[in-house]
Order: sequence, then C-alpha cells, then structure tokens
Amino acid sequence: MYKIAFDKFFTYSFSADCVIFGFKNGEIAVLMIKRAMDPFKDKWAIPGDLVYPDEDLMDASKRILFELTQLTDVDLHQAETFGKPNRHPQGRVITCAHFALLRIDDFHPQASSWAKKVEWIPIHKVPKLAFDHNEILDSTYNLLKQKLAIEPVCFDILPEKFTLSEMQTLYEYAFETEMDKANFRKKIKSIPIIKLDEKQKNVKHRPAQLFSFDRAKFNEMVENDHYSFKMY
Amino acid sequence: MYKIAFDKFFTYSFSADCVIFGFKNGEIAVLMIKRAMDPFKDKWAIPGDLVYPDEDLMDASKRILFELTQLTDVDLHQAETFGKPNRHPQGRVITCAHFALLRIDDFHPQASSWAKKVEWIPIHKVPKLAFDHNEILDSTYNLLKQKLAIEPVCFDILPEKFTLSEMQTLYEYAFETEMDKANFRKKIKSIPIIKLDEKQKNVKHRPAQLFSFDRAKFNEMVENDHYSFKMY
DNA sequence: TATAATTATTGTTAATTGTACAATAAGTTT
DNA sequence: AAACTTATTGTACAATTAACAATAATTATA
Repeated sequence: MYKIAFDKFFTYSFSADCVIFGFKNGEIAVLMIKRAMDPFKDKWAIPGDLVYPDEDLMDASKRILFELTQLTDVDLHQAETFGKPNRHPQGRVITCAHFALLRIDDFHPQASSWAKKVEWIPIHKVPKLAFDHNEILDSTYNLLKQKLAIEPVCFDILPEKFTLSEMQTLYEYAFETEMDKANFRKKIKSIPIIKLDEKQKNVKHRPAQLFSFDRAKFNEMVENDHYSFKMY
Repeated sequence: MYKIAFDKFFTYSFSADCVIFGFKNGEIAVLMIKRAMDPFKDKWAIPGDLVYPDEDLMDASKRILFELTQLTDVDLHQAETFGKPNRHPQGRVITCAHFALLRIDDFHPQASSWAKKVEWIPIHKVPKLAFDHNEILDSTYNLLKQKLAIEPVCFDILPEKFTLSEMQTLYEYAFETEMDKANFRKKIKSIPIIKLDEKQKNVKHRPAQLFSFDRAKFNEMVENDHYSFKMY
C-alpha cells in the first residue's frame, strides 16, 4: 500500500463539516460561524474541524458541532465528501460534509472555541465563504431539496406545531415554485398529521389550524402499506 | 488544528473504492476482484486502494480502477464515505465509495496489480466480502436504485440498442416488483427513445423492436420543458 | 356596529395519468 | 399448418392532478 508522507505537517488529514438547516420567517437558513483564526480569519464558514485519528466520522461531526456552536442532540446525516488536493491552503484536507435539519426555536447556538460568532443566515443571502464552503453548501442544500421531495424531513425543520400554510411555504421556498393552496392540501392528504385543538395566535387575520406530524402512524404505514412519501 | 499522529504507520489514510454495476441476463451485476494479498487474501472485494496525498478523489478512483481491472473511460460518481475507526485491520483508513454504470458488453476488465481475478457477480449472489465491503455495496446499490427512479441512468447500463422488455426487466429487477407490460410502455411514453430500423436477433420467438435513448432530445426537454424523469 | 380586508378552508369540474385486463400480431418450434 | 411464445396495441374504469370558484372565520377600519 502507499505510504503517507510523514515529512510535512498537514499532508493528509480529514475533517468533518456540519451544514445545519433551519426554517424561519418563510426562509430556509443555514447555521454559519465566523472564523476567529487563520486561514480565512473573520470569514463566514460552515462549522467544521479535523477528525481525530481514532474517531468515528459521525462522532467527530457531533463533537465538532458542539465545540463550535454548543449544540447537542442534533441528528446529523452524511452528505458529500470534498477532496480537491488544494482545497485547504495549508495542506491536504479531505472533508466529509454532514447535514441536519432542526427547529430553530428549539436550539440556542452559541459561538465557542475558535468560532467568533454563530448566526443563522438565509440560504439565499449567504456571502462568499471560507475555503470551498460555498460549494459544500450548494451540494448539501441540493441534497436537502431532494430529501424534502421523498422523505418527511419537512417535519424536522417546521415547528412542532405548524400550520398547513407554513408547510406549503417551506415547499414553495425549497422548490422555488408557487403552489395552489387547495391542491397542496389535497396532495398532503395521505400524510398522517394530527389536527390539534389549537390555533395560531398573535396573527393579524383569521388564525390557522395547528397540526403536528404523526410519526408513529407514518412509520406504521411505511411498514404495512408500502406507503411512500412523495412531494414534487 | 489537531495534529495527525506521526509515530504509527497507517494511522490516518484515505482510500477510494469503485463499485461498478452492469446488467446481463436479466440481472444487475457488480464487478469484484479477488485479493492477491493480505489482509483478506483470496477474498472477494470491491476494487479500491489508497489515494495519493496530492491526488484528487475522482482521479484516484479512475487510476485505482484501471490499475486493478484495466478499465478506462468509466464515468464514476461519488457515493457514501465510510470511516469507522476499525474498518481496516491495519489502521485507520477512511474510504470514499464511488460507483459507475456501464454496458458489460462494451468493456473487458482484466485482473492486474494485486487483483488476482476480476469477475461480474450478480448482486444477489455476492458472497461475504473483505473489510466492510458488503456494507459499502449495499449502500451503493441503494443509491443506484434511487438514481434509477429519478434519472435516466438505466440507459447507461442497458445495451446501446435495447428492447422495451429488457428495459422493463431491469426495472423489475431493481425495484423487485413485477410490472404490467402494457402499462410499462405507457409509463415510459414521455421518455425520448428512438425506434431503430432493427430487430432482435437469434431469439426463439418473435423478435422485439430495438430502441436507443435520445440523449440530445432528453437534455433539450429538461432545459425547455421542465421535464423530469420519474420511474417508480 | 357594519363593512372591508385578509387569510383559511372546502368544493367542483375537467384533464391527465394509472391500473387491470383483453385482444391481436409476428415470429419460432413441432 | 397448428401450437407456442413473446411482442404490441387497445379499452374501460379508477385515481390523481390542476385550475379555479366559493365559502368561512377572523382582524382592522370607518
């Protein structure tokens, strides 16, 4: 087998990046940190750092996300791996992107370690980022859109109690298309959601009915009936 | 940043694996090599090896595939990355799986380097493999099935000239479901395929019409009409 | 208090697509 | 020539989608 070159620092290392998506004010946003150190000091970046030599990738992602943003209990999934030899100015770093969807209101990220700031940035307002992080973000956002079409991940990013209009707005934002209200409701008829005894509050118009996702029923349906989630 | 440990060979290295799919005799098959060296000597494995420190991931995949099987001009795509700390008995090796679909009849793999044998093995007859390669194969095959549902990749794996029954058989095999012939033909009506002036030969029954995929038309349709490929 | 404005929710119809199954066609084998 | 096998086309009905109309429940305003 090929021997790694031992005479240079950083010749061959591996990192994990965590692309965290949320939904707020009708926009999908991504959690970014401002770097407190070089390279790319003061630039916005996706939270990420090197994986320890004996550490599992997923464990590393969770540790790194916690170190930089203090977030815990985030359900991460693997995305694309980026390995251009020159993507890191200080040496060869191959990085494996991970992503998660979470309810912004239920989490309270705080900058720590070498992260100077943490902030939710709407996906369409993300500036030029450190390293190849714009490319990583694009790839991962595409993956998110694909997931939204075939898995019930919208309920990971919507509030626990949501209105049908909020759900529709999420899909309209992600798919960049306007949908008919009546038809949207018919389209989602087969998804098991629970009509709550609660309505929207503090809105300047007729308050909408609140719903929540019936995950147990959904899992049961998938097992029994070959139900498959489809939104597009 | 974390420093990689320099005092052990193999502490931290990176490999690329190439999962090559083909379609023959009504079965999806995968190209496997028999290992000529330890660890897992004489076991079947997915072609793969270490990435050079200054080599791009995709370049590495192509080089490695060529070194082990002599295949060139294979269109590889990235799949999942596997990074359990103990997945390689000799040290930490993170591997990035890649996959390709090709027309078996157009390629002639030959074992070379430390590959003792190369062989197409039907996906449902794959034995216990070296390392975590069964897991890698499963993950990549799932990706293939997902692609078959939403992209016209079936035409990469079917012969250049194919019959509609062959196409149906491929989908029936991948989705593990029987389909109605008449309805299958209606379902694919919107996919641009060219009816050739040629029929099947050397069959013991009425020969079927041959078709080929009209990729130019397909690309045009995607651009103009928001056409989207859907098979499920 | 009535009316306008806004958003939520439900309904109606026609067009499209999917499903089940029948019928016919074109070859090969006996 | 008849039987057999597979290819190909057609038909009728069900289910889904899409466009658009209508109604309901609130809040804001005159």
